[in-house]
Amino acid sequence: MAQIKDVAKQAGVSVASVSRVLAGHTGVTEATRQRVLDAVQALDYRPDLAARRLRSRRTDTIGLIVSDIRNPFFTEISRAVEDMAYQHRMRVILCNADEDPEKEALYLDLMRDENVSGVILSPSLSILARFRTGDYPFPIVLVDRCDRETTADAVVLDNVDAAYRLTVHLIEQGYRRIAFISGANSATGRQRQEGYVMAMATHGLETLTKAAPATVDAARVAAIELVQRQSLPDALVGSNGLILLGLVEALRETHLQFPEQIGLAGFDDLPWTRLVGPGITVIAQPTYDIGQAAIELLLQRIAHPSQSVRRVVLRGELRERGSSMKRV
Amino acid sequence: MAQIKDVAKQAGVSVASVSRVLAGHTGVTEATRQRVLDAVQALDYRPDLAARRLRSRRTDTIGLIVSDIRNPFFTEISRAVEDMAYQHRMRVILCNADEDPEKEALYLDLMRDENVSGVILSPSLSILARFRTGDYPFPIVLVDRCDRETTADAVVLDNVDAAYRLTVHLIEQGYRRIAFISGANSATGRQRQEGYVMAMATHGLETLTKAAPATVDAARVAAIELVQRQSLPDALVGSNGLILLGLVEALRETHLQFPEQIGLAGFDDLPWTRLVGPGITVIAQPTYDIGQAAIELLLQRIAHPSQSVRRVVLRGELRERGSSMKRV
DNA sequence: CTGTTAGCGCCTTCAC
DNA sequence: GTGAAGGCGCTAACAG
Repeated sequence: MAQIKDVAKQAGVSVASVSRVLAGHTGVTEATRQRVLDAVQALDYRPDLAARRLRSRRTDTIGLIVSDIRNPFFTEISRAVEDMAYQHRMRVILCNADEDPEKEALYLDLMRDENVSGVILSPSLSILARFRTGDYPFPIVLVDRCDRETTADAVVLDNVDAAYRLTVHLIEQGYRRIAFISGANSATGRQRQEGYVMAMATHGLETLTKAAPATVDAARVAAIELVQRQSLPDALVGSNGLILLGLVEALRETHLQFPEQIGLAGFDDLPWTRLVGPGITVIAQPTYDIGQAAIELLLQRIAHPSQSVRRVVLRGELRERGSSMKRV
Repeated sequence: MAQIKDVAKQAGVSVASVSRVLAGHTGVTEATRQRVLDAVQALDYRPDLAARRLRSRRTDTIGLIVSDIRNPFFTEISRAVEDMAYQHRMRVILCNADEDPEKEALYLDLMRDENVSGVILSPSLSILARFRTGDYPFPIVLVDRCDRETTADAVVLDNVDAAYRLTVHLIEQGYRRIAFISGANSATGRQRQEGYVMAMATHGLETLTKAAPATVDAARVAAIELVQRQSLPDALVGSNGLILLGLVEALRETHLQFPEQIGLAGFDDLPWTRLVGPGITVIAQPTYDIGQAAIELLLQRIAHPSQSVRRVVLRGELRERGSSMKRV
């Protein structure tokens, strides 16, 4: 493997000149510049990143800590982040917290060891509760999950509003006993529940909420319990795509048809929501945009560490389908 | 930030001893060991990874280059790899080739710059065609996609066999004009098509194949074209989860009921395949196991660079559902 | 068993 | 505009 001094020798200049040329510094004769470039080409020289990082004290690496990589929402975020990061000559270290706050904390610690340039994080409730930007030696941008009080760069959906609109839609379709199943341990689930409660209250309806771990299975179990109650809800709402999937499984298992016997709606416009039964009404999130906004925010923050905190709030889009058809 | 010499001073030993203790080397008095550990704790010392990597010439980093992170198959692989990697104190750099051979080549180049310990790769056809293990300065384990002739560590499904069994199942159910839609540009798609052709030939049936880019949309378009032919096929088979999704969309769009008007089957047991219509018959792949096997193979290869090439071939499992119900 | 010391490959001041 | 030289923080070879 050629090193910088090989290049210098080949070009007949000093290592300093080679370094200058490669760093794009001005104040180098066009002649030397060309000779260096030729030598680099001839030797197929690649700067050693470990050495460069040690010397420069920066890694140009971004840590991406997602709550659950299996959740297509986060998959799409990852895709956007990866995409943009490499366009900006940055690496992405992938961390999947798997909805485990301990793992999440571990990864945050690891990011410190890695001396990453910045981190994109979807925090669990416990981390978020005591989150202070200054506690970390690197900039952080939160995605998907963030409290109103949290002072940090963040990209989130207007969850309360979206859930409110979704619930109002169901009410307008004639549903009354609407149950809301949300992911425990996430600020997002909590906020969406808030929007639901608000809509129900506005219309003088009683609320029926249930929190479950944000997994398909837990949601399925929770839903089965709900629909086997004395007074069957007339609609079910899931606070994210995984939970919605659990609800569908539960309805299938209990042989309840939607929308005939029970209404259904949820979050995340996953491809299959259009294909199951008469289609499922959902709030669509601009997932790729969320990821893109997150990394752009992060890159800006890295460039300007002391600029004021920014929050990007995006709006969800209601997609009405058969599962919330008018109740007669 | 404390450095190793601070720890040495605090513990009253030399930096060498600190290094030795931290590296877990034997031949250190329990007393010194304890003093070093105490000092590390007291100063909250974290070794500088950049320096360590420069000096030791190893990064303990794995590059994961997947064809398409949105494909749940690869998402699950990523999850397994990430999981196991961190258990072995290794980092994972995520690269999404997005089914673009150029991007894939770029990433392979980048992995060289990063001096990664190893790479897990699902190669495109073009990379695979001229793939030689020795061309890369790091060990590589192939996942999902691999030719019979390729000499490289690999973890793959027995694609020919799985497609054969799936096709035979359809034939036994009474289907005759079975069409196979496969992902172009992937060895896996090609092999699965091979298994299909074999099954059809064995039963004296004519084949009907179509290759499309491995995206939902391309598959949808291809399928629509197929079902609008003079002689409508009586069953459709998709060579992976994304393509299968495209087929379902096509059938919905053209108002064809399955299995009443047309049979349907495919690969990848994604959650929604049980929920659409009467359920879709699929070959289930042990995705997490594939990822796990890949990284285990890689770690072994890193530990023993000259051990003989290994290939892990896993078997797909046929899950019969309503979409391939007996034709009357 | 422990300490001293020479680099790992690069960037960057500082002289010229 | 260019070169010489020191040092980023750590590991490992060598000497004791």
